[in-house]
Amino acid sequence: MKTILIIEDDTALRENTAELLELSDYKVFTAPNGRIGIEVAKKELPSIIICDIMMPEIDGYGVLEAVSLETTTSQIPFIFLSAKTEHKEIRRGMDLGADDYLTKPFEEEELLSAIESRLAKAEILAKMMDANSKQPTAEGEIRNLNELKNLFDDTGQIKEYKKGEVIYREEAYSRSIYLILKGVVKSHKMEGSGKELITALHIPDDFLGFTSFAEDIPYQETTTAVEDVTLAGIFKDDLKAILSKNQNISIELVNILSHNISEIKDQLLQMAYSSVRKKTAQTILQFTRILNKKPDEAIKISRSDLASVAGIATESLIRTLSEFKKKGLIEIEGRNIRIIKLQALEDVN
Amino acid sequence: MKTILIIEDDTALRENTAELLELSDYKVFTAPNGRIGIEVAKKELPSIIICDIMMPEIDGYGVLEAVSLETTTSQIPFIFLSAKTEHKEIRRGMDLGADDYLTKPFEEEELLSAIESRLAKAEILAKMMDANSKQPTAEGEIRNLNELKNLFDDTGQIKEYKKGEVIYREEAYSRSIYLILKGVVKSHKMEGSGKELITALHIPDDFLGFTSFAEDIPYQETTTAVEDVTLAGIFKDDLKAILSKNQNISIELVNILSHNISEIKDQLLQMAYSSVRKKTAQTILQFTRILNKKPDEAIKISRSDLASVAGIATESLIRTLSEFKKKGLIEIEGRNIRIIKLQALEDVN
DNA sequence: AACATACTATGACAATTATCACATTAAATT
DNA sequence: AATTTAATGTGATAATTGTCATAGTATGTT
Repeated sequence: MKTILIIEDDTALRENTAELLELSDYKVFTAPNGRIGIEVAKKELPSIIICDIMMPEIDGYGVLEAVSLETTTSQIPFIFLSAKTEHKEIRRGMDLGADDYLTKPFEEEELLSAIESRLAKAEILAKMMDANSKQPTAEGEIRNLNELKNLFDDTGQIKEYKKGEVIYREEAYSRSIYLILKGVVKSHKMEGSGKELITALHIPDDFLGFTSFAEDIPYQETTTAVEDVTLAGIFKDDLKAILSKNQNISIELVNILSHNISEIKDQLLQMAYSSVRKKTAQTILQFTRILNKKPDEAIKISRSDLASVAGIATESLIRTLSEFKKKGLIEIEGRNIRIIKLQALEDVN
Repeated sequence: MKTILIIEDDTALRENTAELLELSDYKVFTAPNGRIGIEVAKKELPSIIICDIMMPEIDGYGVLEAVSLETTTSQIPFIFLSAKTEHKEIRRGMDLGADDYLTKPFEEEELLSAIESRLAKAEILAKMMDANSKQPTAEGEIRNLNELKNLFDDTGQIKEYKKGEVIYREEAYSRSIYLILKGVVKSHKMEGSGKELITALHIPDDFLGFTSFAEDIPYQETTTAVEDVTLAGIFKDDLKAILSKNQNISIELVNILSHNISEIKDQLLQMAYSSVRKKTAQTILQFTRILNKKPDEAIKISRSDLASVAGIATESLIRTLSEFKKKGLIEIEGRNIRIIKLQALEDVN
């Protein structure tokens, strides 16, 4: 039987979670603080550890570090629990070797699926004896994308934009690359007749401005804050200097960019031959995927922005939304849209 | 007065070109072979050198090298003349420091515009005293994209595909990155109802397969030979090893990819809100730009491929072509299309 | 050279979608 | 809370574009 260790100082949350997991046929150990947690981990060698970050004495990071240093416990999957949604915190945890991250409050399903997927992965890993992934990071060097992002956080110039403000404009000379710390941003292009097409949506932890990474080339599109936004900006030249010192990041960047390309191509394909109904359905799904963690959360975005991603007239979009609502595929609450029948929406043709 | 040195072993071509340039008010020196060419260059210090590659005794590369080594002549713009269209040859010349490349037979206009643009550039360069650009390349190391491409040529696995053959298919596991040596290739995606959209056209000297550079990710689109094609393939892992040894290439790759992204986004914008007439016009122009060196050459591509780039029905495209033909914007010769009124085509709305 | 095959061209029609105009509702501002 | 402002929703209509059918034309193959 799989065993789980929960380290959490909030007694109610700890007991509730334990009970929940026992009902799912796991054997559960609990610990009210980091020190005890480390002891239990070493003694019981659980299949997985779930650990709060904010705790007195030894915090979650401390626990993870302690556990990672012991060869007996270093291979145990580690899931962080935190009230914070700050990406920097998440990245720090990931860098230390955490395998997943749950934000409080979490759903039962979320927790279970996180546990299952981590256990499955751990089994594969155990077979492959891949031991070199949990080493703590050396100082002063940038080894991976997470560290690059932290560099943006630490040394980048912080800029704030109000909802609706333009971050950069097409044709403007581009000097910086940004990392989004907070808020959602849209990249859009204007057509001759004044119609706008949204070519990309960016969320926290995304980079911004790579579409004109080459020197001396102006931005190819306008970027606007969809909600209040905080960015960290780094000059291109500085970034290039960093890239030339570390090849791994370059390769990861190439990956990000090539991934972007295939996403845009998907949008292209859809735009070419789909009906308004399909475009509408796909766009709702796309927004849900990008903007929300959970598919049953409501999307908060204007109809005209939606239409502008789908590449159709706003009225056509609204009409189709009404139709979907009548058929029970979606629910409209004020200006927000909530998906009811996910599968049906995916099947719209 | 600007002086020009022509080094060419074909007497007729040499005399004709000399006459032509004299009529354009240049003072012209000629040399029938490389050895004499080098002598004249050192003695007369022409404003620009035009030099054939294939010559007895000392060939064009030898002349370029000799001229580059002398400080007095190293700053003179150098244009290669060659019957070959082989990209590898062109890259070799460029690497040695040639400034331009003309393929025989060339048009008067081509020659003159090449000379003018190089002279203009040389003047700017002279002012900036940028002297470190013509150094010959060290052995064994890959310094730039051209050298990377040569590596594909030299060590890559050569593959040949007949017109219409599929090079790789969507969903297929991707192991290689290709460089196109010969022929034209289209990348396309299939929609549910069987309609295809061409998302990219690739010509010789383009890379292929970067859309799935990340490991373990299958190709996101199908790629087919539009005409008979020769490719050089390198395994991704090998390429990664190369990249990790040389950062400059990675940065250049990032540039290529980010450039691709903005091109695709342009296509996206056009697809979203343009009329069939505008899509048709823009697609013809796009094909001309990509496939032809000269804008007045005829495009040789099927109507259905054209329609598939524009994202419209083949019949709609054909109808619009007929309309353009009636208005005298284009000419249709058999299955080929030739642009007559470039500006008018660009202005179609 | 004859034939088959695939591509191109055009007509008639149906379906889809944008546009304009205006009513309604929600959000923002005073 | 009242008022302004902006966004959403709906109807009527016209324009655009895709589909199907069919004839004509080029290309390659035997």
